[in-house]
Amino acid sequence: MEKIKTIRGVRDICYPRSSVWDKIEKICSSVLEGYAYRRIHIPVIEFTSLFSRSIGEETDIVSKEMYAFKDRKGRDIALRPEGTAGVVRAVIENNLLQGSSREKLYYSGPMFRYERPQEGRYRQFYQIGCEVFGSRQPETDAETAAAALEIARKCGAGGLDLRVNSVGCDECRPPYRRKVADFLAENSGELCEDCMRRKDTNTLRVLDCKKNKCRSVFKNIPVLKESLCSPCAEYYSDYRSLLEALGCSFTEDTGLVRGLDYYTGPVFELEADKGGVIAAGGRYDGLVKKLGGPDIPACGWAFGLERLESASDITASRLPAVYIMLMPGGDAGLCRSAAAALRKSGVSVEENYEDISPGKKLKDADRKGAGWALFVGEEETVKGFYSLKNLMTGEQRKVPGDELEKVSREFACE
RNA sequence: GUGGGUGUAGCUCAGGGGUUAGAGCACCUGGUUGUGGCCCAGGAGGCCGCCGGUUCAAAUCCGGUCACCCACCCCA
Repeated sequence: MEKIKTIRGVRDICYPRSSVWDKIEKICSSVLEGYAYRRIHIPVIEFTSLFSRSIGEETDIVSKEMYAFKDRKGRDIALRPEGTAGVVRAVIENNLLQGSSREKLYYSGPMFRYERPQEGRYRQFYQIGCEVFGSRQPETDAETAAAALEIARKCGAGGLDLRVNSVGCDECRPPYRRKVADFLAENSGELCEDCMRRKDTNTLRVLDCKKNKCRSVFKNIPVLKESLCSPCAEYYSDYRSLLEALGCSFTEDTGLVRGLDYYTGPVFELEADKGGVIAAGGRYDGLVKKLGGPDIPACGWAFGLERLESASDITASRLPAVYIMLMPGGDAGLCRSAAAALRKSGVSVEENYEDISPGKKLKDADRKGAGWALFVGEEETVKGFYSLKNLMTGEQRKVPGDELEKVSREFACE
């Protein structure tokens, strides 16, 4: 029979990676719950229109990267390409903003984009994100960025670079976009191929071009920061001061433009020395209203789990930490009670009652990376002790049955 | 969507028209049925990614296709 394989750009997450992911997710939720974000679980499938309306019809994500299809009744359905749209929909649909002026939510799970896979990029990928609704204060923007930074640090990410910018609001961005378009039209002869295309499809993206040729042309391009309306400029300036006050060092990047249409005001990208851009987000004040809700401001961000993993230095848990093996003439009941006692102390335990040689069991323990082996054979059963062997050093000692829980803290289980 | 690279054992890779396709590591068995790693002896494991073409003969040459990797585009 022919083997069935995974489809392109998706993969199984097996141990030890699965264990690392669990730890990262735990770090994320504990940091976010420290900021009083509450978890929300939203569907993986939604009406396609949710995404086209929020992310933008003309964006790459919607126009060519969505897994979109018709269901059995002919409705247009899509696998979510990102999390924010669904959370906003859920907030509106569940009236989460009634009575309370603010709501802080976080989510995690798989997202889907039909892209060509490469390093740190998959067709099914995982994001962990958060959203704050009902606050239009720079403190909130700064706080969310600070939380992202805290998560990255707690995951051991190195070489962090928080880059910030403001993309302006509906008042100041359209005029600015026209200024840039005019500038590009005047200098079109000197642009690279990509920028020629971008100037029509995604005008502000040209600011992000890395080619030297374009960079030198862009030395005189209008800068968004100088075109911001005064409320936006003031907001952005407060935001930066607050980041400083929170001890978040950052760099300003006037070329930083998000690819999703809904952003307004401050945006950021968090880059690490490994994993590239591991998180990004910003303010999106018009989106709730645009999706049929009240006119409520909001901001948020998302981490790419695969990228956060690359940046992190987290290692997998030892599973098992202790490997209990029944030996000839031993009492299985003693194995079971030892296992129960250790598990009660939070230790990961595997028991092996197979009728095979101790050497094989030990080899299995070794291969699984267990830190300790615990033997129960005839002598242990008769005299009432456990033989405990440190598999890293090879040392072995006798532990009285009632002292097992006492030594359990030695079994590093993290 | 564009460009480049690579597909041979579980893994990393050699071989480049001509008999039974190799190595290292990993795996299995035994030496050692109360002790893993080291050592020794033996063993198993491949339609040489897939389809087609050229040829007396293809893992090897040609075409196509699929997959993976890298970069671009774009994005987390």
